[in-house]
Amino acid sequence: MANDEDVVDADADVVAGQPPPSVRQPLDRERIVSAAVRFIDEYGLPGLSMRRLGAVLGVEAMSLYRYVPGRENLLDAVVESIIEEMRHDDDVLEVPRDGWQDFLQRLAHGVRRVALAHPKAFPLVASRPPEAPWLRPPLRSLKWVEAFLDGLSSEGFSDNAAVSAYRAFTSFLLGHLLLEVSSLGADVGPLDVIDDQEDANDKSLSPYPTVQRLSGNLAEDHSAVEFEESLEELLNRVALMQSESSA
Amino acid sequence: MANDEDVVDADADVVAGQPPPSVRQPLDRERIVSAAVRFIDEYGLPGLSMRRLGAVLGVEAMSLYRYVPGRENLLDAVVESIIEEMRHDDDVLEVPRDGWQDFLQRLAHGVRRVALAHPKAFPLVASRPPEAPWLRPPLRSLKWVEAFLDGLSSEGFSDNAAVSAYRAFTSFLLGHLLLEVSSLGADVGPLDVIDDQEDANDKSLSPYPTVQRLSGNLAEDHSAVEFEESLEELLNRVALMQSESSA
DNA sequence: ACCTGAACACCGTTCAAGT
DNA sequence: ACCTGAACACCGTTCAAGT
Repeated sequence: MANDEDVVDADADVVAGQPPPSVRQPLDRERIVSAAVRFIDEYGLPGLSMRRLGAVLGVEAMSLYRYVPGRENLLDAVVESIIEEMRHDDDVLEVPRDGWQDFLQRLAHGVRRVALAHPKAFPLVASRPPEAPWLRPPLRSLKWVEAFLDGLSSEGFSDNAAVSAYRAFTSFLLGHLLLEVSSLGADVGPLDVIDDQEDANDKSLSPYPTVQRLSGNLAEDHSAVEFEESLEELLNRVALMQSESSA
Repeated sequence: MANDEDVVDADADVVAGQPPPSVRQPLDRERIVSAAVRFIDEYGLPGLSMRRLGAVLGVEAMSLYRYVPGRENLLDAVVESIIEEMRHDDDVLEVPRDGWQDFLQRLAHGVRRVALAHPKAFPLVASRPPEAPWLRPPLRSLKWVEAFLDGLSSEGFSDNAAVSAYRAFTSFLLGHLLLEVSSLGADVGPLDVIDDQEDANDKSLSPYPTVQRLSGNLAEDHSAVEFEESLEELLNRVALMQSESSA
């Protein structure tokens, strides 16, 4: 029997949902990248393949290679595109206005909003191989690194103080946001089974009495307040860096 | 210091090319997992396939499925195995001896040693989907979470203080170690091309004058001292948590 | 100018069959 | 009891060919 067609149909339905647009604009890099971001947001990173991404755009996979050198490059573009979203966030300043503390507060919250808007894509921001030592995740965009360093410089930070602040700021954001986002069910694909965790947990926890006793506390979500408090702490440390270097 | 070497010396010389060992022991889960760890250490995560891992062990890929349910499960086992290495680190205590500060200091340094021993595998520890909200990376092992919480409890921490300390400790470690390890060239596979970064950087940096001016400072590696200082800061914060909760 | 068919060299995974 | 051959449904990527 000729039953080879069910595969194609099923895929197209699940993944695309939309039929190819009736009028096909020529396809360009930006459209591909933003389709990739939406795909990851919806189906998770493991589900993203060149072939499926092509299908979403109403095109064969091979067409993408005219605009994107390959999958790795596409993922780098996804990372940069996500961070660049902050450009349209009016609460984030490109240059300090009410002091560096306000400037860094806004930047930190902007990155956090981006992370929470793309929980399935954010681990990518964190773990892609770095192109240069000055592009520390999650601030993986020269534009924002420049804004950070220039901003602090203009506020009177010495070179060393600005760089130290940059290091402390990025590792603070990375740790907090990666954990916050991963608790939202980060990396998993769409096809994951719901296992019988009820039984499994109760059983496997008995050798770990303290974890068991504290499991209620551990399950509570305090990420928002913890973020604010840790950010406050960080700004205090940064203030010390500044005064040390000017002393 | 105690990282590789002690695992298996019997056979399985590094990668393929070797004929199957003349006497073939039956293959077991632990041998597979530790071969996977060594493979990632050497060739990077992207290079690891079931087929290649089989080849390393002198066996076809299909044989692995008798001992490991699949690739995902294998990666989880890799993560746990890496963290479990701390059990053989004599500088890490399972229970506080000279106070909780010493206890946490030793634990933090233990995790850092593990991360630096496996720079290519550590991003996996950071970004695998969490199995439970209480298993926060990078402490992805119930044994160590139990040790942490029980240790602080026994030192007089309230439940809430112990859990808060756990949260702060993990996000501190995650941020610092992921960045430290990624600056060692984390995620990349073995086949990567050496691009012409000399030209590329000098050219593309001109729109970013502050980055360019500070590129010298940015390239300096202060990760060790920064780790120590931030850890000290963290312990101060934890001390506050403790005293607040007992007040 | 833009897209595709067909092909290549890989994947993970299953299962009946070999020893 | 342990391993494998063959097969299936996928991958990323190239390139000559179609429109």
